[in-house]
Amino acid sequence: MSVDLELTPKTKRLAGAPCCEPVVYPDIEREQATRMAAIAKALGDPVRLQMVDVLRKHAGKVCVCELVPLFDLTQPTVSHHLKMLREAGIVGSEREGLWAYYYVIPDALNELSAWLS
Amino acid sequence: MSVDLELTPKTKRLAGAPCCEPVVYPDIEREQATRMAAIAKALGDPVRLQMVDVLRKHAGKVCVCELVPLFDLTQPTVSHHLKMLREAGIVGSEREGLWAYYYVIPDALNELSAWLS
DNA sequence: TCTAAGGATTGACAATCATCACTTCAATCG
DNA sequence: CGATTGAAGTGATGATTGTCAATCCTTAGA
Repeated sequence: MSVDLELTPKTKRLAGAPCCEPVVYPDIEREQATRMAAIAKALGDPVRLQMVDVLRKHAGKVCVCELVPLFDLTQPTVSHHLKMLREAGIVGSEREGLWAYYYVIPDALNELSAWLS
Repeated sequence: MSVDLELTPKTKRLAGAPCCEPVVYPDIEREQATRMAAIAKALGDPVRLQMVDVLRKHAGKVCVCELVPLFDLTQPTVSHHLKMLREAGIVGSEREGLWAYYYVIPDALNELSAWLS
């Protein structure tokens, strides 16, 4: 990417002299980091990560009522986690009559995935 | 993986009948999910994600004193974030005289990276 | 030995989070 | 319509987090 910091090699130096060359940080990265960190944060809970895992393995939509018994949590708590995933843009939901179905948004994890590898 | 839940297709059903087939959750996944979620959680802050980014781009060790001016944070706060990354097993550190150098642990992100793609 | 510098630790504080019991809402069935 | 059901919303609460100021520790220069 556009960052290419000149890291000054450490050498013995005079007392009183500043430790390092000040390094400018490019704000461009910052936005990308914020985006990816938001995704990572949403995945930073075992329950939510498992939810995404289940949803991904099922390639279709999964009913909330099938998700709830998978976890040792109350329905409102499951709903809360799904909301966080929704707000992070990782999953989407659809209502169908009495039931709500969740599914993984295909490209939501791409940016983070690419950065990681 | 070993999970292959039988998701019962939703159909209209009698009132009073349970909504879904109960689904058993394999505990095997749980440990992996916990491990990966811990990594994701550590990356779930823009500052830490950028730190890892900088460290990765420099393939060698980077001095803390060079990291500090990159972020608009005090030195203790930077130290705190580095500690979290260390505890997550994402980075390691070495002391060399007065300076502390941090580096990314090569395979730390592999599991999460593989799961994401 | 005294002093300064890099870095970690501690304590404090506001903000966020995970969870639950309770409630509300919307849709379906009888 | 009235009752029921799946799911979301609402406090409330205890735990965790991000941040800073102040302190401590270790190493190195004078």
